[in-house]
Amino acid sequence: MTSPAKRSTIADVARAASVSSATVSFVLNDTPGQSIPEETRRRVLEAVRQLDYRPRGSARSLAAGRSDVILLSIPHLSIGPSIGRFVEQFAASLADAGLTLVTHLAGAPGQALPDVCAAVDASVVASLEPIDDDTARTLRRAGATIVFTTEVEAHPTMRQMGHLQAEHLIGLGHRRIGYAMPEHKLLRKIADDRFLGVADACAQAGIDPPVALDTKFDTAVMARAARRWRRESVTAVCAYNDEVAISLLAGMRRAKLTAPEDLAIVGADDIPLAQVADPPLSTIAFDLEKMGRSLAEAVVASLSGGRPRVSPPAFQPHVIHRAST
Amino acid sequence: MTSPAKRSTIADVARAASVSSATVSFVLNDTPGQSIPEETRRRVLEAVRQLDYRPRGSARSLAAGRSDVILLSIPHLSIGPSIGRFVEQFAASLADAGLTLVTHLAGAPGQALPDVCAAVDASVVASLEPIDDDTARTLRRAGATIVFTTEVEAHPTMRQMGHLQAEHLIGLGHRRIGYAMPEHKLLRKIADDRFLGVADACAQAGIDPPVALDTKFDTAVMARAARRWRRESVTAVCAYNDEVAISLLAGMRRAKLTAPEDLAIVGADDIPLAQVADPPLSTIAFDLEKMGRSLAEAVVASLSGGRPRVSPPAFQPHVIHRAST
DNA sequence: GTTCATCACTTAAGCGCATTAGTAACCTAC
DNA sequence: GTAGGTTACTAATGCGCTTAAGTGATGAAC
Repeated sequence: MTSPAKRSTIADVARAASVSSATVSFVLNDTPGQSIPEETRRRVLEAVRQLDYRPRGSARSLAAGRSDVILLSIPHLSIGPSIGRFVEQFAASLADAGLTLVTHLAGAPGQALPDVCAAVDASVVASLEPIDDDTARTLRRAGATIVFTTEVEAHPTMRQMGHLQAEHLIGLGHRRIGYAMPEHKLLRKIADDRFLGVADACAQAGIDPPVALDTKFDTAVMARAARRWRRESVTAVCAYNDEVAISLLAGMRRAKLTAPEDLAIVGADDIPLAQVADPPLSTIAFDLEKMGRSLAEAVVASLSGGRPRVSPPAFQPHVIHRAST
Repeated sequence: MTSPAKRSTIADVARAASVSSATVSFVLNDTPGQSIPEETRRRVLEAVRQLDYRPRGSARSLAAGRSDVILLSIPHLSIGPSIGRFVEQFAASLADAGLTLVTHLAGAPGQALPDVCAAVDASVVASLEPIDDDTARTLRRAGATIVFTTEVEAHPTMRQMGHLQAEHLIGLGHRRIGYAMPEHKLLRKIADDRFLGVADACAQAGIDPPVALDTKFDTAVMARAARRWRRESVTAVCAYNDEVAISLLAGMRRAKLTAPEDLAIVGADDIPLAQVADPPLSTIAFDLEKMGRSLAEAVVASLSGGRPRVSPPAFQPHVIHRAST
C-alpha cells in the first residue's frame, strides 16, 4: 500500500497500447466514420482491461457537451414498495442504451432538483410526479437538459387508478363511496390525482362524490373513520394505497366491522402484504416493469433528437379482486 | 421560443458583473485567502441570480479534481420503507456541507456500482450493505474515490438487531427460537447478518441455535411454517423484518394459532403497518434519521482528510414491545 | 520618499476527454 | 506514372471550470 495510485487516464491507455489518445477514444466510443483494424482495437481494449480504465464522466460530458446520466426524481416517500421494481427495470433498460441512472429523493430538505441535475450534469431528468413549471423551465435551460416529466405519463395514470378503483366498486353495486387519504402531506399530489379519478368515476356513474377522510396508521383513528363512513351511508371505500387500506382493515376489526359486508375496501399498488391481509385485499396492480422499460425507451428516443414522445406507455392498471370487496 | 437558450456559463456571469471569471469563482466558492469587497460580491451574486447560473458539475470536478457528488448505493429491494427517512436525512445533512447526494439501486441488472460512480464522478460512495472487496478496490482506485462502506456501520448493526430480537424473546422466557428468512435472495446478505445476531444471542444464553425457515408472502405457506415451528417446539420467532412478521401473523391466524400464546413474533424495522397489525407487532426500531446524519458527518470527515471514522454512529436499535410477544 | 504589504483583482494553465482537421502510407484506375 | 481515394491513424483545440501565479494600485512604516 503506497500512494493512492492515481486513477488511470486515457493517456495511460494510449501509452500502454502505443496509440494516440484519439484512437483510444475512437475505439471506446465506436466513433462512426473511423476505421480501426481488429488488431489495434484489441490492443486498446487489452490496455483498458489491464489498467481497469474507465473514462471519467465529468471529462466526457464536458468535452462532448452531453452526458449519459439520467436523473430520476422520486417522491420522497415511496409511492409504494413496488417502485423498486420500476426503478430497476428503468435502470436496466437505460443501461442497455449505455445510459446511467441515478435517483434523487424529491421533496426532501436536501438539494433541489435543478441543483442535483447540475451537479451530476444529467442529460435527462425523469420524474414520477409532475414537475412544476418553474422547476421544469429551470431544468430545461439550466441543463440543456431535456425534462422528461411523467406529467405525460404517470399523471393521467394515477387518475386512472382511482377511476379503476371506483369502477370496480360501482360495478359491485355500491352507490356511496368513501376515499381514504394518505397521512403524509407529501403524498398529497399523487393522492389528489388518484382521488380525482375516483370522483370522475362517481360522476360518470351519476352517484354522489366520494366522501374523503384523512387517515393515520393508528387502529383507533381508523376505527373512528370506518364508523364515520358508515354513519354517512358509505358502503365501500377506495384507499389511497394498500398500506392505508390495510390499516383501515385493522380499524374495522377494532370497530367490529367486517369487510366487505360492512364496508368494502380497495387498495392500490398491490404490495406483497395485500395478499396476506385479513381479508385479502382487493387492489389495483400495474405493470411497473413494463412501465420502466417504456419510460427508458422514451428517454432514449428523446435523446436521439425525437421529441419526448407523448404516447402513454404500457402502464396497464387492472383490478385484482380479492376478498375485501 | 427560439433557440434552446444556451446554458449560461461562468464567463457570462463574469461579463455581466464586469469581473473576470476567476473572481466569480472566488465568490461562488468562498475561496479562502481571497479578499472580495462586499460590493463586488454583490454584483457577482446578482448576475448569478439574473442568469440563473449554476456551475456545471462536470467542469467543476474536472478542474478541481474532486467532485461534491456522493453516491449512495442501496440494496435493490428496500430494506424497509424506513429507508426513505434515512436517505432524506442523509441527503439533508450532506446538503448542509454543500454535497449532493444521488442514489443507485444496487444488485439490479443495470450498471454496476463502479460504472455509476465513474459516470457521475462521485467522490464518496456510501453503501448500506457491505461492498465486496473487489468492488471496493475498484472504486477506491477508479475514482480516487473514498469508499465509505457501512461495512463499518450497518454491518455489525444488522447483527445487533438480530441480537436484540433474540434477547427480547429470551428475556421473556423463551428457550427455543425460530427465524423467518426473507423470500428474496437479494436480501440474503442482510438477512444472514441479522440471523447471525440471533444465533449469537442464543449461544450466549446457552440455548439451541435458532430454527430458520424460508418464508413467502402467502398465508398458506406461512401457516405451514408456523405449524412446523410448533412441531419443533419453537415458542417464539424472530422475523427478518416486519413484512415477514406480518405475513407470518396472517399464516398463524389461518392455522388457528395466536400470538403470542402459541408463538411469539418479533419483527424488525418498525414499519407503519406494524402498529396496526393484529396483534400489534413487537419490533426493533432504530433512529434512522440520526443514522443518516452521522453517516453524513462521517462522509464529510473522510472528505476533509480524516480517514473514514470507524466509531459506530448513533444507530440505536431498541425493542418496541407490543402485543405480539 | 522609498520600500514593502495588502488589497482587489486578472492572466493563464490545465483537468481528461471528444472531436475536427489533418497526414503519411498504401492502393487503384487509367 | 500520377491523380484521387481509402485506410489508419495523430495533433491540436476546446468544453467550463479551478487555481497558482501574477499585477497594479493603495496604504503603512521608517
